[in-house]
Amino acid sequence: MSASTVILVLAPAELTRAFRARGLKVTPQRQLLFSLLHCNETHPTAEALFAVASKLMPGISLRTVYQTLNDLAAMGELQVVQSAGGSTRFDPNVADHHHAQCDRCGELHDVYVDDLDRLEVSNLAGFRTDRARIVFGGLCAACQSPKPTKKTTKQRS
Amino acid sequence: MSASTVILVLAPAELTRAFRARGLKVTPQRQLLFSLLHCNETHPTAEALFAVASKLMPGISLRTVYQTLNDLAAMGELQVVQSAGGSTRFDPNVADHHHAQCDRCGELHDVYVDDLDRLEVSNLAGFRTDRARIVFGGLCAACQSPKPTKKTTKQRS
DNA sequence: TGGCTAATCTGCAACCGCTGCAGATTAGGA
DNA sequence: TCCTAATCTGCAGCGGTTGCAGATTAGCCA
Ligand SMILES: [Mn+2]
Ligand SMILES: [Mn+2]
Ligand SMILES: [Zn+2]
Ligand SMILES: [Zn+2]
Repeated sequence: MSASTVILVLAPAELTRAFRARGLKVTPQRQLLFSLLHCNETHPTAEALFAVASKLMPGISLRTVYQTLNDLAAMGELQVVQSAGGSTRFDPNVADHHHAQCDRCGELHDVYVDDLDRLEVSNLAGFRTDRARIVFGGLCAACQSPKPTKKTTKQRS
Repeated sequence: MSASTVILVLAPAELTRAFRARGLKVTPQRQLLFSLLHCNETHPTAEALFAVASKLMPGISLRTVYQTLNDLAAMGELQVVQSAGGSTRFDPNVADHHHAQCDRCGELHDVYVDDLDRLEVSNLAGFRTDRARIVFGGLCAACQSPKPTKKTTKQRS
């Protein structure tokens, strides 16, 4: 894969900067992944990103996708979300937010909760919490209609 | 393993009933697992249960442990909890509750939240939620002291 | 109280998501 | 342009979990 393969891709500046700041190199593979993650709200798995990346850059390795995702997560530029029963999902939205997962299609939607600290939590007995993650379950808008039109991800249960 | 191996074990009546009600058999292996799960608040993994079960009933198979746990989960007598980065954990507490996971020792603690429905959630746009699961992160009471005395489970990160 | 048979158990191989490794390649500073 | 540490790829390996098949058995029935 020559560099010319990806000259059309704009590597989001922030991730590029973050890598360079740590002495990490910015390769065409990484630039491609940066661009695929930019504004990506699908909470993709490594495999899903690999599938898209492979079309744009044939020969890119799944190993490299995992490597880059792990690097990004380690430097806090990516959130890691374990979805029930499936593989790890990656979330370029690093804002403090939560998720709603559809029981039928499995998709994750971003959800924002303001008053988390007002929750009345009991039985914490000495446990000191510094954060919380909520996953709501239910049906997404699309899957509430009797004939769902698309199943973009694996359904649960 | 003869039946006499486990005559000392009281199989919790409810699980026994649940199995029989569905035409499933109640074997010594299952009775042992029922008893190991009874009042068990450790959120054990299948391997952990297998380790204990093996001491009491040498020869019991890990496959059988998984089978029984999956059966119990399918009939709603067991909750399945994915803990970050590790193996699935099983929770005989089927009440509506949440968890706090220690960053250091990885232990899961039961937590109860009363006013979940008072949460102000935004961006749900058509998503119909019918439940929520919260995982709090932080340090358990034991791990807040400088020299933690025990590490019962794998620590995170 | 046997006998029957579907359900179960065990052991093993396979599978899945992910990571370690090593040799070939390359980004990026001098 | 050169050099070298960082990276990439391909593959083997690993931990957790499940599929499979032959041996075993719980529980129903005569
Ligand atoms: Mn998100
Ligand atoms: Mn619990
Ligand atoms: Zn849906
Ligand atoms: Zn702890």
